Amino acid sequence: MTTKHVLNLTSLKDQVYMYLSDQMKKGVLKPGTAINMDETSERLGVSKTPLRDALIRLEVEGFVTIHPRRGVVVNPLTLQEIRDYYQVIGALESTALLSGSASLEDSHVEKMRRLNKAMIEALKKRNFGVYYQKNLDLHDIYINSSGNRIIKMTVDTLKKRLYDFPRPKDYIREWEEESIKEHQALIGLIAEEKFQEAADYIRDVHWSFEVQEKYLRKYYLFDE
Amino acid sequence: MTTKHVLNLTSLKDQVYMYLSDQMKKGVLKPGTAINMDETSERLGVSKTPLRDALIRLEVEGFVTIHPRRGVVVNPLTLQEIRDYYQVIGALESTALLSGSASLEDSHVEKMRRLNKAMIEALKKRNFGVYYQKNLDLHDIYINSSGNRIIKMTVDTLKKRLYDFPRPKDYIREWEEESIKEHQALIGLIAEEKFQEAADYIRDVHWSFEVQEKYLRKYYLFDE
DNA sequence: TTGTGATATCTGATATATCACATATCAGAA
DNA sequence: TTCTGATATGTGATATATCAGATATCACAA
Repeated sequence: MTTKHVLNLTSLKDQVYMYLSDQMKKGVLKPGTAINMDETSERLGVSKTPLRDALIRLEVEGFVTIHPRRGVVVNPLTLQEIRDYYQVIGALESTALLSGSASLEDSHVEKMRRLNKAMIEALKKRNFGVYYQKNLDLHDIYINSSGNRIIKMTVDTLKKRLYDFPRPKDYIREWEEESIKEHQALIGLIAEEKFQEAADYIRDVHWSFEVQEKYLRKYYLFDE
Repeated sequence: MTTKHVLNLTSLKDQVYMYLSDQMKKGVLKPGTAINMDETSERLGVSKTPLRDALIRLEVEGFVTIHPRRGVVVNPLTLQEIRDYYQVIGALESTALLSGSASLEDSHVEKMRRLNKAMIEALKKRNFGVYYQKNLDLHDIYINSSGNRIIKMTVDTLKKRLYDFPRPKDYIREWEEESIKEHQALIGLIAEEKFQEAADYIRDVHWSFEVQEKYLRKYYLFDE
């Protein structure tokens, strides 16, 4: 969205949805936190209706649980869930790469290189918002090459759950540097049109829970 | 649910959700059909609130589109979507089989054989509800072996979208017989602990859009 | 002291009224 | 005749009031 509309046409439901997502991302709404509908609607200055609408969507997406007549809580993200999410994303991203390999051209490889480079720059400047976005953009290149809209939607939702979970102020530098190296290796394989190896690398290294586990435990604070 | 509760404690929202799902399954609510909230809430004898709650959930799951202030329509299921769904399910089911293979025992194989046999019986009796359910149960055995809850949830939702789409009165007998044969081949591979071959069979045959395309076109009436 | 029933309070669920945007129709001017 | 602005109608979005299940607390009987 590059233009800012004069009138705000975003529905209240969507605005509440975005507000709550943001609060979770910022760690204001932590796992286990109760969301009181009366208080929240009053604080936001809207009725309970768009709040409830937003919460129903957040529930379907896995972010909260609505306990009928008892309360709404923000879901924790367990290590098992992270493990599950990694496995699904790995399977779908590698499938996307393989099925979309015929569509991948030099320009895509070039673009991935530029995005990885932008990630390096962002890391130097400690601009983690940009780092995060370039990371998503890089992956989306080969995801989009498959033309499979369901893969895109599914991994987007899962990544949203992984990344919009309350995150610490700082990324883990070592992990991010490792990620960038992995991107480089992946891009190299794709450039050489070793698509099966690239797909395996996505699944067995980049999105391998076991390979990434030590960082994940640190990042999601499972080491206490 | 084997016991019928004396009091009906299912929320209206959930009852409306199930009602609408059923109407779609039965073909009463066809793709492209408009759902008028005033009329529907009146017909169901409930207010617009639980109806709207149910529709929001159905929208997130892909069944309907809520056009703000304009109307709610039942989404068509395009051939491209079916292709996308097949690819995702194939990828996830094969992943589930591979990652859960260590948990698969003779009792699981035996159970799959019994379920496939029950499918044969159901087909003879033209009892397609049972056929359908046994089919799901059979797949769920190796899906559950992975212990990956997100895989289960994802394929359940996608299958729901595929199977609860308005379906014709009759299945395609030839296709169902072919499916049963494919199950037999798959069970054979699993029994011999050829898990990689089994996973490939799931992805490249049983859930291959290209392999199943002629039946899919017939079933979903894309041949007009 | 413990257990049970009654009552109070909490909180989301639902009903109803009203709003606000989208679209169609009508009337008048050019 | 065509175009434009005003008005009417349609339909989901939102606000507000009330309901109804869940839980906590209190009082009384055993």
